[in-house]
Amino acid sequence: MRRVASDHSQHAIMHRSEERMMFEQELDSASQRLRQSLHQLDVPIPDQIEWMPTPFEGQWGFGTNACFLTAAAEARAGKKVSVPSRAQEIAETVLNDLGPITGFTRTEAEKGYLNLYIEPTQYANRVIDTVLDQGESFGSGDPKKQQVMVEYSQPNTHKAFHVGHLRNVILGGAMSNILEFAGYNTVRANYIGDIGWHVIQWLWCYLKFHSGEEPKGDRTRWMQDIYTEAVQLIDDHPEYEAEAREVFARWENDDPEIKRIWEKTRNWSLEGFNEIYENLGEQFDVFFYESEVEKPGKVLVEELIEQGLAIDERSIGGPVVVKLDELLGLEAETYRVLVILRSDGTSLYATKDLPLAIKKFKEWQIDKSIYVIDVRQSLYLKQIFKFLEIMGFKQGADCYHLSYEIVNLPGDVTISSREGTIVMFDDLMQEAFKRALWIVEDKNPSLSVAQKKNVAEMVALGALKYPMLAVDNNKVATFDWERALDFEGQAAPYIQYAHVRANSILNKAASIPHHVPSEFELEVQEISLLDQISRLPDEVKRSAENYKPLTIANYAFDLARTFSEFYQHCPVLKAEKDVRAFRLRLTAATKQTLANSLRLLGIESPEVM
RNA sequence: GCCCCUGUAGCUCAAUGGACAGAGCACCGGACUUCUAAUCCGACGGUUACAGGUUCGAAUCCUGUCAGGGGCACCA
Repeated sequence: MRRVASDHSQHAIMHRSEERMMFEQELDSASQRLRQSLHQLDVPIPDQIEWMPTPFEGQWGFGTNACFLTAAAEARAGKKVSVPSRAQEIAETVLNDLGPITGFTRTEAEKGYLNLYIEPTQYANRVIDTVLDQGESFGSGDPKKQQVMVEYSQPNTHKAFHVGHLRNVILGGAMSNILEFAGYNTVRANYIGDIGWHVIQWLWCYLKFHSGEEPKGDRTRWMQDIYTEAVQLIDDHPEYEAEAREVFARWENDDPEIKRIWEKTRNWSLEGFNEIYENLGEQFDVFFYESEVEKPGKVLVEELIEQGLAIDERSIGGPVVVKLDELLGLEAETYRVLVILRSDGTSLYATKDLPLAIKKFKEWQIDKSIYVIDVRQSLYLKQIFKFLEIMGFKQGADCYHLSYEIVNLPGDVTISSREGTIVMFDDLMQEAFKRALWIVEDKNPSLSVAQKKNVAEMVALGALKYPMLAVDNNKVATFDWERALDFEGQAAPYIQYAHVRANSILNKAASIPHHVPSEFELEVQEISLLDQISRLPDEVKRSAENYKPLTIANYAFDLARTFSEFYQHCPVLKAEKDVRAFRLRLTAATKQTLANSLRLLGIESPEVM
């Protein structure tokens, strides 16, 4: 899994010159001159010279640690020096030697770092022009000629759609948006669990106790209620399990009655899911179904047995297994054993995941296959990917498990549709909407009813999505009503509010000036804002390379905060003519950058709220 | 027994191996006749679980310990 990630970043480094980083050219030529200067000093030259934004508030610049690397190399070569002071010495010498550097108005040797500062007035217009010219595409990467498939959501029919599922959809959706924006051709895939033991239990219960009934009200909830009932009954009455197993056998034998009811009830779930996706603003390019890969899977299992890769233990009452560690000649337990078919010949996840993985690559010509699946399936996916390779399907190495931790309820209660400890998506959405509507009525009563509802929907949805993206994937999230409905502080509404304020200023101005000579001194808040805006392209790149939407979630909030500070300290409309014009343009650029960032997270940017 | 993840401010969480570890919440004190106060400003708050190691430099990498969570043959 790691290898996939690092291959990916190597690729990106190779094509770095194609990227549209804001100060790429200036930094590249600065690096070259730095190399020459170090060469003249006859000191070791680092392989790579990296530039990072300087950490000082209100100053816009980049620093490099190159002199540390050089001094450390000298020390390793036997020279008796204190590395930090030697680094500072080298930095100072180099600085003298270099003189002025194109594109930077101030250079500095500080604590061993070599810092190059950007004169804000010189580049302010460049940043703003870039944003305003590129508009919605500001921050995007150049096309990579690589096709990536992201499989996410994967709901089970005949079951609930709850907040645990939400984390998956939100994460997968945002990851897809970011990859696409970063320049990859992105295929959004859903994989519906429309068959399996859970479906059979449901069908058994339906046939026995609810025959002929139709869903009432919220379909997904109705489906879940029957599922919970089925599990309960089978747990309490062991004899029912045999009955349900019979239903399974009938399904396996293509019993027309069972198939008919299965199809009908399955569709109820699918319709319910589609409503949810519509609400969430999610769209998929392709739907795979477990039911469609089940038979190919069984055929594949037979082939694997013939090839001697899988061991058929059915004759002694066992399942069909793959002994991965044995196949790989590994002593230590690593991949363990993968069961690919039940002893009664019915299918398992693995039966279906193997053919599906191959189908994805063959039918969609993808280069990477990403699986957004919770962390508990890490070993399982590791097994699948490795076994694909063993089977001779090399692209197993191009599969990547984007794992995330589960969502718990307060008190460490695990969400379980089996046990009915769930918060339904629909309840959550309605509650959030109600709350958002109440607040918008309080804050902005002059809006029309339609506007208020529209705003409330955007705000509620953003508020639900953002917390799922603003924590690291591998941290357990606790779902808490109070926090989910808190629209203040570090939350989507804060970011949306910044967008609204920017919009409000722009609306009050007659127009956005095309170009202004920014030859006055800029405020600290203006410099920070320009700096922040200019970082988006790099953040997008990093987010895509590391498969981390969190990067963008953090960025969006930081940008909003920087803008709020600017808003507070720098009047726009009442400022003197040139300053006013400049700030209007800066505000327009911020609005665009905020909107682009939020869009990547799957969050809408209201014009008013 | 083996493997994976987590441990950072009272709470929830950030932080490309870099400069002084930052936000939000909570608490305390300020700012609305001024571009929307869903905001801003200030104060408070830290032995980054612990012990070693690598490195010029470690919250970050390595080893070990402790604590919590998850996974490991027919669940998904």
